[in-house]
Amino acid sequence: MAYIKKCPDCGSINLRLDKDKGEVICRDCGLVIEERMIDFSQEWREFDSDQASKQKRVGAPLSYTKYDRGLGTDVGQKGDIFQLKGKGKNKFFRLRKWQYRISTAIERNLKLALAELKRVASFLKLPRSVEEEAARIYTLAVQRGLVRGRSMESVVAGALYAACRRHEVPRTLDELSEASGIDKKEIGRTYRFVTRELGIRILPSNPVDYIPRFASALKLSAETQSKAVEILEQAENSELTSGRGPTGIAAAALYVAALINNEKRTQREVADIAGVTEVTIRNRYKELLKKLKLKEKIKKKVKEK
DNA sequence: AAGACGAAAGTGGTTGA
DNA sequence: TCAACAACTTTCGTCTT
Repeated sequence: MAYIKKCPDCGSINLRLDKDKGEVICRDCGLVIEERMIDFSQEWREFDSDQASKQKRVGAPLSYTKYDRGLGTDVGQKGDIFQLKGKGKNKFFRLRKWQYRISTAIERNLKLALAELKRVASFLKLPRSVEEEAARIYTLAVQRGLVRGRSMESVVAGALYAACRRHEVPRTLDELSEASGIDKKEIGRTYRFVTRELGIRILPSNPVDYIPRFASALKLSAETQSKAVEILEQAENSELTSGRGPTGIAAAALYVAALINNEKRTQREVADIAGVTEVTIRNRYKELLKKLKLKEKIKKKVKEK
């Protein structure tokens, strides 16, 4: 798998992927580097729904939200021992002992962590798919020993944050922080760490993704909402969005859209919902007016009133 | 009186030497 | 590892409705 190139124990790059068992094994020292992997990649493309349904793989649903997906590894059954003598036998027992210790430790950790993950996810009303993704990320993190030195909860929060971003249902760090009771900075730190270590690529979040949630929190009409999206698209074309915090831009677009549609909200109201300050909204708002020449439109609306 | 506006100083994170 | 830097926040005074 893409995540592992070298054996962490002996440094060998001579690794073997055992697809049947879902394990990566070092050919030189025999260490099981990664186990219980499942290959999620598709080697085909779907051109229409008909093909898609034919090409779907079927099987019992595998869930990362269960700490043990019914797949486990044991070192050796009785039969193997007869082939070993002396030193080899000792080594064998040692390996089995460690394998047992490691796997039970991991499983105990996962059991706890996934319960916490479920709790936070349901608090935030996150879709099932995001929860799955987060659980998957967390499981990988545990297997790579990334949790060591960090609190379990913060890694859970970080995994959830990453999963949200990947599924384009962004939650702000503040929301995650509130739901999990972990400091915002801490979540950000573990999030960055985990994604870097696991090589997870995350696209910068798109302001548009925030619009529906903010709009409904502000009780704005559907027209205003789509107006805001329209404004955002124009803003993107004018390169107003790069480098800026996505929530600030989303908030400003919403604010302007509300003005145009005579559903005015105060800057403070919008700011509170979006989790930014009025000042930031003002700055973005100013830029929007200047670049997109929306001034006339607003004035016209005001006159009509 | 409340909201909008803008200036100035402060904060936490990223980047490049 | 440190300093420069951009984005954002906080705070506060002034203007507008």
